Amino acid sequence: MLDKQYDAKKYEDGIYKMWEESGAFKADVNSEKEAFTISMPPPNATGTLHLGHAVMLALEDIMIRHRRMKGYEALYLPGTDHAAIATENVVIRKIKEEKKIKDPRTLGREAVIQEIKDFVANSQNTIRSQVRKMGTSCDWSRERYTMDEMLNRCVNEVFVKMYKDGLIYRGHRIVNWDPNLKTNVSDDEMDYVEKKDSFYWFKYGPFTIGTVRPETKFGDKYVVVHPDDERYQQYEHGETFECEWINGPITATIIKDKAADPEFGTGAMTITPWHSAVDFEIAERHNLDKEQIIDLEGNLLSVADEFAGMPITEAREKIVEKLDKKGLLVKVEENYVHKVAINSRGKGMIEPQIREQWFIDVNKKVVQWKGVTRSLKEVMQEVVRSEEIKILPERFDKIYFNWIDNLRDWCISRQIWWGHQIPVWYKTEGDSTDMHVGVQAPEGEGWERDPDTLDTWFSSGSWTWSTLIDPNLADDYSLSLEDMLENSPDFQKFHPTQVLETGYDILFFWVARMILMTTYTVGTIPFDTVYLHGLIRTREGKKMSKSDPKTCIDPLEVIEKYGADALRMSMVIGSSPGNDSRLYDEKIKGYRNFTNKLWNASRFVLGIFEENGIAEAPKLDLKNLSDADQWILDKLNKVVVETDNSLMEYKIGEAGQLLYDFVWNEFCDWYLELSKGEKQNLGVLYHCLKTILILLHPITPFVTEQIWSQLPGAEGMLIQADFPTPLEGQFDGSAVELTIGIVSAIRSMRAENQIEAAQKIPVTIFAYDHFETVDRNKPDIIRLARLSALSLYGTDEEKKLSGAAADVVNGMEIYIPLEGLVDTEKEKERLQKEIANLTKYIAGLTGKLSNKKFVQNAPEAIVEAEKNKLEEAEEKLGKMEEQLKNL
RNA sequence: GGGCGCUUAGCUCAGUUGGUUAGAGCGUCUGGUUUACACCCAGAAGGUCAUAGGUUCGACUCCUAUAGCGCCCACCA
Repeated sequence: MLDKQYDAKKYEDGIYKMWEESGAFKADVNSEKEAFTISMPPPNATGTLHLGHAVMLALEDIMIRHRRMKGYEALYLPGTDHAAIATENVVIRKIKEEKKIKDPRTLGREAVIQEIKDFVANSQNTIRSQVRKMGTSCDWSRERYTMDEMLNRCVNEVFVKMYKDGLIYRGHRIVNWDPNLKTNVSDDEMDYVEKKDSFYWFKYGPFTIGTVRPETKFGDKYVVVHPDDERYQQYEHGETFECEWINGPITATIIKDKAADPEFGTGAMTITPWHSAVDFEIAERHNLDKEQIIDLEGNLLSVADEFAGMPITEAREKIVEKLDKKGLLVKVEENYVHKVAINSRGKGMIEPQIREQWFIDVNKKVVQWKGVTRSLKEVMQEVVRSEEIKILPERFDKIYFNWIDNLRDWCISRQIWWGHQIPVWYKTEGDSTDMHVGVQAPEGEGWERDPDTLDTWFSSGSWTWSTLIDPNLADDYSLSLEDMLENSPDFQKFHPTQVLETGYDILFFWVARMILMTTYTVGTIPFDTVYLHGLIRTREGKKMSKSDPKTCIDPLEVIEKYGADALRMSMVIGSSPGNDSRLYDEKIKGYRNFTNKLWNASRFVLGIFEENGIAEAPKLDLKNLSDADQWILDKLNKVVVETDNSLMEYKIGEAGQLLYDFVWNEFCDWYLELSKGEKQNLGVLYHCLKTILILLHPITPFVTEQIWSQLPGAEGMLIQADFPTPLEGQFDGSAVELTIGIVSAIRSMRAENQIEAAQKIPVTIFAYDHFETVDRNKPDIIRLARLSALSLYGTDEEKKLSGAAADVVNGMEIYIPLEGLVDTEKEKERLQKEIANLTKYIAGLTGKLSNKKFVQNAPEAIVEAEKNKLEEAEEKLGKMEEQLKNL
């Protein structure tokens, strides 16, 4: 027999093992069934599972299990990401700490990469076991890693293809350089933090210019003003003047450009094109010189003369001091608040630098899409605009388009070691340098590979399809990319994928890049639907940060305490796509209570089967059904349909809520209670429990599977059961609706009246003795159930027997006081309110029916139904007015 | 500066073609050891659906404005 309380810990690991070993997660590429594929967004192979992963895994697993049970060939492909900068950063820091090596890069590329590989292998194992803990039913036999040989091959193939199409180019551009990590980062990887600094005003010839960064000003020889700025009307564009500057006299040139903001300070500024993106653009526009002031380590170069070699942080004060001595310092504003750019990985300050980098041209029109030659940007827009790809929630369409509109060329090279090395080789002989761009290294001596690696999103952008190519083809270079796709059954069967489920925070990083890479390379969309989940926040609505264990909930601890099912439910119910949700202990506990409720209801039902010696599934006889049976089957049919619809539309939370309510408030609270003391219909009980287990299985896979294993006659594992369809036939639940109405009414009566009242009602009421203990201060009216139920229920004699309640008329909801049990004044008040409401309702209905648009457009049956409703309501109103008079 | 949201019970949140009396969980209060479950059962209180206009027979829902909160992007010499 089952324990009195469900102890998730006791069962979950064993169940997972059983599923995995049975092969239930494995998708069959030769299956005739329609494919349904989800590529798991690969967690970074750097650490441990956090709540973001947990919500992702819960949602995806629900979708997959549902489709698998519905008879799709469901593939849920797991994997991990090498997370270039993030991982290298972590390992470099680790080496520093553990081996006390100041600059681990002195160990050399090979050694550092080996360290990273070891670290990654270790993290991957952690991640794998944690993904299992969530109950994730992914196909481990197809697990991939962004650094797999095949994925590396794909990366190279895409790079070469793009290069040949002229989409990849190399150029000198200003990049976001991180002197700490010694790499550049993409625009999207930057964060801005507020900082207080001093703001200095210096004399610059006849101008006064402001800056927070005097240390960059050595090479400034252009002063920019707005062309319409009246203060500087007397100067011509291109005019030069001599002036004294940090290290002596210079010749400065006046530039008129709209980039200068006349509202800001004096309206005049000097520019440092090498170290500022805006200044760089101004310089490009006017063909100005660009000079490097700061090296890649963050130290001043020889242009700084006496300050050369000094770290910028140190130099600032000394430069100001010098300028002050020269009488060029006008004033200093303390505590000037501005924002500075930092690298979101590693939090190092960003120092813009001009560097030679590889870029993807997003505007060049060379991509064939639907018979039109378009740019990458245009294809990205087109697939979403045409709804080939649907984004949930829809409003993210706008955000997506807005981002694309502002998209600039994508800088894909990174100066780090960990990642896919750029497939470009150089050979220098004398003055000339040969360049080879290819999937493989060129033949011959003297070639050196580009040391840079690719942005991590370049490889994960190909995730949906590169993971489906047969890995055995990786070193067969006689095959082109097209050949490989064609010769990979998995790709043929499972691509495009159906859903890409991920957090909205990586819509641009990743989702957009996948669309770009896949449409370009494969010629299809990567997925039909993008489901974006929100952030999980604390109870107070704050972001959970890893560094603060007080605010941060660890999914593994939750699983340990309440079970994976409870965690899954708590992350899915009460949240909708795109919206952040809050998670806290009581919430999870509430859903743990639900798993226990289900457990105990099952225990009760299984106990009944045991008493009746049931070893096989009892037959469901739809001919002899009690009122309660009819009612629950009617409800169950509706729940089956609605759950399925909600899940098909990816309204996961809605499905969860529906099932929660049905199981607890209908199946347990009414059906099981009513069945006590009655002769139970074993067939119906069995059918209900079985259906409930199947319906709930996608959401709470463990507890349902465990109960399933105890269900007599249940074949195989629940994970492989068929999703239910509604039973044929109509079930009339009105009798129980009435019962519920009456019971509720009686329950809310004064205790001493309850038994008397109950006895007057000819309905099966399950336990009279409950009524003795109800609160004594309750309103003393009997609220009878809906008339629609009454009219259908019971014999005439029974209706008569209901004594004071006999005033029940067809088709109306009615409230009747039981003689002597009721407070006349209160009843009057209530009736008046009812009449007011009803009047309003009638007005509404009348309006609706007089609305031409409604009458013309709505299906006839609905219009007819509305007319009937109106008639009923008018009749009822009459009765109530009559009743009020009689009081 | 450009864009996107949110505001519903004490708290956390659901709520789509506009339609009867706006729902749930938690919390609070009342009563209950009822053999499936105290991780439970029965009940109660609690709402001008942010505010003001508009459209409509009818608005939580559609439109406009305002306020507060938040997010994304750009910029900050």
